[in-house]
Amino acid sequence: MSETLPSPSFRPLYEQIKILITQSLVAGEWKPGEAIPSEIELAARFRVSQGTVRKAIDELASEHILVRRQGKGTFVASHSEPSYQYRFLRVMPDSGQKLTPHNVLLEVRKGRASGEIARALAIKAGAPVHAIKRILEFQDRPLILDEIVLAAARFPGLTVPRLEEFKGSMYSFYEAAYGLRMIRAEERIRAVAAEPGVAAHLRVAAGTPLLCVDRIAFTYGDMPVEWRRGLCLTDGFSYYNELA
Amino acid sequence: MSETLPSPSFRPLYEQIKILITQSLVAGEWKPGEAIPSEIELAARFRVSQGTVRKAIDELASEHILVRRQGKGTFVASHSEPSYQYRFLRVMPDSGQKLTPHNVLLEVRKGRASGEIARALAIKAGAPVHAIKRILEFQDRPLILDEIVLAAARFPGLTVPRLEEFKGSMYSFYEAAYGLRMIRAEERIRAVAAEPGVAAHLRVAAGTPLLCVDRIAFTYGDMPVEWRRGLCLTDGFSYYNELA
DNA sequence: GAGTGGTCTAGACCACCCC
DNA sequence: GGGTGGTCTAGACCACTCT
Repeated sequence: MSETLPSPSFRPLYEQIKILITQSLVAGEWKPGEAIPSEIELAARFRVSQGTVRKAIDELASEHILVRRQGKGTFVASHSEPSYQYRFLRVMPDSGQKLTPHNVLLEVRKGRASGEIARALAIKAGAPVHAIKRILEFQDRPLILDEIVLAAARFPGLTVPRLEEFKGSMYSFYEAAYGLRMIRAEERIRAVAAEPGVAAHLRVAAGTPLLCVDRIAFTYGDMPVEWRRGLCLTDGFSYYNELA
Repeated sequence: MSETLPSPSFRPLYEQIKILITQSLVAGEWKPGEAIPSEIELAARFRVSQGTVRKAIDELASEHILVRRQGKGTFVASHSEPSYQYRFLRVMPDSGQKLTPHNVLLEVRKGRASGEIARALAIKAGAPVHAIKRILEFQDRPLILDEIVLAAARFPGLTVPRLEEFKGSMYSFYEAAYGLRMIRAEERIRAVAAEPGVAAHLRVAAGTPLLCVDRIAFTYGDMPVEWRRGLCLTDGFSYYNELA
């Protein structure tokens, strides 16, 4: 009897508006940091009431895709803005004080995607990738050794100098240099013992327990863009998380 | 000139409604799992429009304090409901399959709050506490060794048999036995090496890297209720987190 | 069918920002 | 003062659940 799924077959208007706005974002009609048209303008454009546009924008704002600023307008969220700069960095000092990490680039090399990474990035195994190694320092102390893998097809012409001349977080670099906005990420955390090479970079004894944080970061439409593995010392620092 | 702060001095109606609803929840007017009055009833009671009540409930629902069910009503969220049972447990198999943890109680003993724990629980250092030790097992494998500390004043008459006879998560126990609903929690994660006693409980070699997850869990009004330290094996399991 | 939450509209007015 | 987002209202209609 159930020839078709009991599918929704009903789409609220505001969800359709969300999709239309997202499409304009993907198409680059409004760039990170810029204002989008006012609610009234969008309502006229989409032939709906302001309240419906409002609900669509509300949700996009709660997903950190847009940012509302009363009296000024609604803006495209950007990793270049100070408050969003290290939005995905959950490692922080136990003291609670603010941190300003310092980026030390170790290497950028071309390689081919392993099975695991290909799956994570939704590309073919063996596809060309960029593999980046870097260290994040806090107060001149190395704290995190990161390995970052990107599909070469999405990042043409990525070279050490281009990365090195760039000040700011990786994600503001992706945004500025390739127009790729990271929307959300998934992390899986395990505890591991530092291998000798890693230990040397972090200036600790081999075998020191480290957090191993695997991350996949996504752009619009849940498209994976970046695979990352961070090996992280937790001496005076910890991974902070809010459960709600 | 600025004798007073440029304080808000403006409270949206829906925030005041939120506070009123929360007060009714604290007072126990509606119990976990029960339905609260319909939006129309609440609107009449508070002398506001349904839309205003709606916005208040929307926010409480997004904070997982209430749960809306179309066609049925709005309910007080409860840790006893299956979907909320292990709401705060972020450790899961790498395979992604669902898990049914098994609780093994090791001990419940009376003690006094250390400085750190007193700070976390907002009680006086040296105040009486209950200290619980337990192991969480998955598929007959010990995975997490938990130490849980509760202010004795909030949990009168807590004994091993009472805990042992209870089926379900800790938080559904707090809810059922003491009317304490946990709303949110903060965690700090570090990597540590298993000490011999811990290693024995988890059936691994001493020195094995473990996640050390410190948690403070809060009830209404950001009142801390529980301090917890989990030592967690990450062999085939990991701590999963979504960054948005 | 009656009752609930969910969507959509239209309009009024408020708070905030900038000129 | 004029524009923007933020609040509040009142009412219509839709989708879902239960009886």
